[in-house]
Amino acid sequence: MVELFPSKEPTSTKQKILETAIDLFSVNGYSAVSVREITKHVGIKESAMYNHFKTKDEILDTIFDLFRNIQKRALPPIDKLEAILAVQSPQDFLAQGFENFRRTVEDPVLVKLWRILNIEQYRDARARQIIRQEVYVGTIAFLEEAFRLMVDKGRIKPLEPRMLAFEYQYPIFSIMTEYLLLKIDDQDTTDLDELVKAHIQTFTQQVTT
Amino acid sequence: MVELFPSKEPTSTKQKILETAIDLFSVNGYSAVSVREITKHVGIKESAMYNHFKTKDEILDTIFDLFRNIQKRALPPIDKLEAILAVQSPQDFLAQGFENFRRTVEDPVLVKLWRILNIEQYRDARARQIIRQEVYVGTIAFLEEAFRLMVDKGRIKPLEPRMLAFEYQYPIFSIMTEYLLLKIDDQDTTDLDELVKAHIQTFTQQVTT
DNA sequence: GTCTATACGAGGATAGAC
DNA sequence: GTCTATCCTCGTATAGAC
Repeated sequence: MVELFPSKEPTSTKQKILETAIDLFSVNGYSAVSVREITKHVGIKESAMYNHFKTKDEILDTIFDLFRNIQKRALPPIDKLEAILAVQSPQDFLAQGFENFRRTVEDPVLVKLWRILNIEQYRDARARQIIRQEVYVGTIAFLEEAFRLMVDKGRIKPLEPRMLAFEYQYPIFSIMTEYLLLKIDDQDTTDLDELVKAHIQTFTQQVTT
Repeated sequence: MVELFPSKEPTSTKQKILETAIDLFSVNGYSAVSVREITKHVGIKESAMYNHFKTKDEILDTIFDLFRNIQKRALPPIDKLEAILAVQSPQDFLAQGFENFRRTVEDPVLVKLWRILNIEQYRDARARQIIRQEVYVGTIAFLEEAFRLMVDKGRIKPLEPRMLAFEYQYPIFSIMTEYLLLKIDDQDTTDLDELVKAHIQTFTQQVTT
């Protein structure tokens, strides 16, 4: 679970503002949510908000920072990969993709953060940069190196590491988006869980046999 | 190319409003664009806009209709599949995914419509419904039936049609999103073209050999 | 169809008292 | 830190003249 302000005062006004903003931005988007609306939910006047954040945009900026920091820790550093793969079979390594997926979608705050980033990425260059670097580029670089190592040690079929990374990860990105949408209307998402599982199984079989 | 009002008066004010709205919504999102801003670009007063659309929301609604109609024609009807596959090899059929992708991203209006739908889908139930039905459900149903037919006739390996549809299409959805993002900053997208091509090639090889 | 004029609530943000 | 009061701009929308 994501702690917004780990080990600080538990429910400061600043945190309440941030939590409320996350709630509202993740449903209506930054532009359609007003400072009035946020502070009304928190139970303070608009002016009081400006003691905690200089502008409305600074709230969004804080949210982006939060997501960036979480995302940075989502995967182990690339230089630890060799050690990880020394004690983990390719099957187990690949199966972790499902755990990562579950860990994200099970965390309500993280789901909201993902939604905000997805909504704002078209309008906001910061969001776009985070999505591109921390998500797309970061994940593919990590996986590419993992597959390269596995191929080099002859633990999987000798296919192109970059293509393997893509074929493994990109379907999961799409499912993630679908998940974020379904959850808005409180629709059932067990099919998506199964889909991720089946995809990883299919993929694992293709590269190991 | 998408014609907004096929064979009507070529550049009516209504069309100019619609085109401008598409331009602006696709960059800043519906909520962050004002009627003032739209009409300023068109060269009329705010009040004049209301002779063409009852409300600002009606502009968005028109945009959704437009996208829905385009999307409906993006794929042949499912009951034509048998005839199509009778004259087309699995290889050629699958290669069409690349043509479809190219046709979409080459059309500037279509790219903007996609962006608008992607931005608004979280906030707007209509957008969400279109994305789910016309895009996700529609495409997968089409492909699933195609693969079912190909499997039944022994033209590809006997794998699960639904999984094949997913493994074929979902990576392309992700690339599409990435494309929409890259193009905002006018970045190069030839890598993505190659990625789609390579994916379809990889996939085709897996199911036919 | 477009314009001017106008309504009027909502928008972000600040000053200054407590 | 929070409040009241206030600023001024922007937001959608309408009425009525041309």
